[in-house]
Amino acid sequence: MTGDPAVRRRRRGAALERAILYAAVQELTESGYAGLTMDKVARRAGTNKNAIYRRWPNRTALGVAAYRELVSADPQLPDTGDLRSDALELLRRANRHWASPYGEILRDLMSSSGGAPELLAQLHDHPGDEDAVWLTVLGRAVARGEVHPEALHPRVATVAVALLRNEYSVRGTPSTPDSVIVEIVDEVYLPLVRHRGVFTGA
Amino acid sequence: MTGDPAVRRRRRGAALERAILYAAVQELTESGYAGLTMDKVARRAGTNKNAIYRRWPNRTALGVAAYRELVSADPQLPDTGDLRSDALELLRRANRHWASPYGEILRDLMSSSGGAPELLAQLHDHPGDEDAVWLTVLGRAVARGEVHPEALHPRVATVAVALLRNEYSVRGTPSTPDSVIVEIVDEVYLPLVRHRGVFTGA
DNA sequence: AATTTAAGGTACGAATCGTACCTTAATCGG
DNA sequence: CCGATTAAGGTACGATTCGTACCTTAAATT
Repeated sequence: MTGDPAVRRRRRGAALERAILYAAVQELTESGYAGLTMDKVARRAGTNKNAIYRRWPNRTALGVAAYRELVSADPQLPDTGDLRSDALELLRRANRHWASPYGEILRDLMSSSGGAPELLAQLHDHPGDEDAVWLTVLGRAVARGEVHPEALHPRVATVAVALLRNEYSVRGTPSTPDSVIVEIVDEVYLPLVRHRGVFTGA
Repeated sequence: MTGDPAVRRRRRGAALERAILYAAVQELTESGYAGLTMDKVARRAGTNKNAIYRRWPNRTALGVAAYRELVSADPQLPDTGDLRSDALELLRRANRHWASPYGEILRDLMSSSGGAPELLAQLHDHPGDEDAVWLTVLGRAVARGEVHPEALHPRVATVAVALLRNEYSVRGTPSTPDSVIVEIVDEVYLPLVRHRGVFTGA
């Protein structure tokens, strides 16, 4: 590595990995995924591409790792005592993320992953997007007696966030108005969860 | 253009455009979108890249045009007299498409479009994927008295196909088992449309 | 006939990924 | 301590193809 030999030691192992990841995060933040190049990351980290490729198989994998450093799921679930309020809050969180600069990075990474499930699975940990939080919120509504237990089904619990994803990934809208959020919750999600269990006769 | 000058005339206008498009269709079919290059299309069409760029702004646009030549929506809507059967048939059609080689081309084109709404909108004319057909099928159920008129809402009508799209574009699954199709229809779509209109009290 | 337009032909810059190879510092093991 | 091993640092480059530029020429238009 360049620099004053008397001062600079070679970084090895985890220290170098952190430096690379940090550089990638900075490049991703400043230039988006399109602007993220292996050359620039290596240069910024003060290393060379060999060290990067020794750790991440390709550019996409590095991009995904950097994105995950940037984004963390919100640790606090809404718990208002009312399912509609919880659902709206969760969906608004997801929407804020999709509509943000991070959302654009997310879309680019989804594209770059070439539909690889292992990679895509790593891209949905952002606020309001995890299947698990939707199950939790719906589970609480069941516990409150607000919804019948039969409504607690993974596909039912996640229908709202699936519809929101549809807006961004399939329709390519750069942002989704709050009216659509309210519509998804009031026209689809709530009718579905509230009426399941009432009767399911054919 | 090369060839016997006494025999070959320059193609102009629509004739050349058709030749280019035909060449692109063949390349897309044989090599997928990844294998589709402007050089190969030009060579195959017996022209050069200038002629292509005079008509299509970039590779993606040409890919989309070729894909649309390949794929046509099924003109016959299912009309079994039973909403569940119609919905299953429609969703199975869409699923067959997503799971086919055409589905892979579709995914690649969706990726390449970079989320541009105008391009993405051109990619969803395949069997069972158009919003309009789902509205039609649901409309017929309303007319038969199978479902209340209040259920006739665009977001409700399209929830099933949105969930299917989610499987392919967000989760990256290469194919979706029929059990998932049945689940989407029986656990989400039918409960939703059947119970909307029963009562919508808060 | 002169002008304009588009087709056909050729060439190339640019960009960056991923790989190969070499040198050298640092760690490991005997 | 010393030799062997490993990973870091450095350099170079092949490969690929997109998109653009420029030139010639056939065909259409004025």
